[in-house]
Amino acid sequence: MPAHALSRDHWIEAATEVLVDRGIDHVKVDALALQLGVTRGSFYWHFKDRGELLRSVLAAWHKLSTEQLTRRLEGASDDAVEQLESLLSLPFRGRAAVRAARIELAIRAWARRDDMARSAVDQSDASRIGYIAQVFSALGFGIKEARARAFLLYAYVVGESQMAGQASAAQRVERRELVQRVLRCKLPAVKPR
Amino acid sequence: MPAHALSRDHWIEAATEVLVDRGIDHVKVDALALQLGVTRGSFYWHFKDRGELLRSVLAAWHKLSTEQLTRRLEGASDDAVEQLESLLSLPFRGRAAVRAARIELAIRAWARRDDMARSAVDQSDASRIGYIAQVFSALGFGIKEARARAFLLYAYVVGESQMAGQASAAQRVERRELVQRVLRCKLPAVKPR
DNA sequence: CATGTTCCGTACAGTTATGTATGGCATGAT
DNA sequence: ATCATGCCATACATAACTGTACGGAACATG
Repeated sequence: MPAHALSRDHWIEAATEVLVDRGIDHVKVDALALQLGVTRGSFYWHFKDRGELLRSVLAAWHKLSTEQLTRRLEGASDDAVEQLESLLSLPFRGRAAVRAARIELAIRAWARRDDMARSAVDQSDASRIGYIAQVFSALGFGIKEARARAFLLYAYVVGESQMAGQASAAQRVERRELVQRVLRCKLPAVKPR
Repeated sequence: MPAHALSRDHWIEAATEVLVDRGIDHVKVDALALQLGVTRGSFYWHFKDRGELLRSVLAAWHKLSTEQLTRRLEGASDDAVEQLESLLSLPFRGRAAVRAARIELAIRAWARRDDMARSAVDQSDASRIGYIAQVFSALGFGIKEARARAFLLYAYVVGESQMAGQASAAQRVERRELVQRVLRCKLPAVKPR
């Protein structure tokens, strides 16, 4: 066993990198081997073919994604308001979160044409929206309204990372404050007729 | 001039089709020619190279996109509430709107790695959010709050087309109703301390 | 030290894409 | 009629990428 042997994970990591920067169609065995300083011979020892690599990339992300949600569920504060604040500040946290968001956008783009990626993203979306809906429930909203508000919040968070070009950092902070207040705002009773 | 001559627009349209279904990297001269029933000889008469086709695709979308906004501005109702309803029902209107949304998502995915596409999308986003903000202004919100609510609404609309897998048609209608009420809901005054 | 296993390099074959050069067939102008 | 031009086909040349076959160095184990 050579000391500096490459593992499957090295390939998966490099593939994810390229996926983020240039899209799934640019994840090519050739270029990855060059980048990793080996030849394609290594690749075809670790993987059956290119498809297996792509599946592995997806599986790795999906695993990470669900793990993060699990940690959030376990480490959640008792205060629903705090949970909400934590959710909203998600696109503003450090480098790791930004990177995670970039990976996610890349996979979301991939999901437009790959059924495997599609179902993985759908599942993640559903799980997260479900969790967010629980938070709104804890804030006193009915189940349907909680789910609608959860979707709205989730769309906001995704949009914030997708439309990074819109508004400056300061404006985005301001925006977050207002969004938070809007999302928590109780609706007036439906006017009778 | 042969009667059934192909125009540039035929190529652009076909390219857009492939862009939507399979992503920009699958827009290839080869396949388009096959689909159009001609050979690549035709293509290289109409276009300098593949890059020119891609630029044309983007230009065509950008033109259409700004035209649509212009028409919306001109044909806008006097009633801001109606304008809001019209905006929110955007992802629910007929086939044409759905197709437009699909094109937009494809270009948005493309924009992640192409600066030209990126700036086109950014510009469209900014224009639309600006318009939506005006509507919220007309509803009595301050400028900053109007812009934040506009972003939220826009993110919702984009999210609704991006996460089509979430919820059924009926649930989505219900969701829209609630989102509309939430977005119109006036905030309580900030509590003093 | 002999042997098997792990991991990777090299060489080959096949596919798919781009771009260019060039020729040909209609159609419209004169 | 002929002649130019618009539009397209055909035929290269080249590059990038995939997958396979096979060979070999490094290391562990007996």
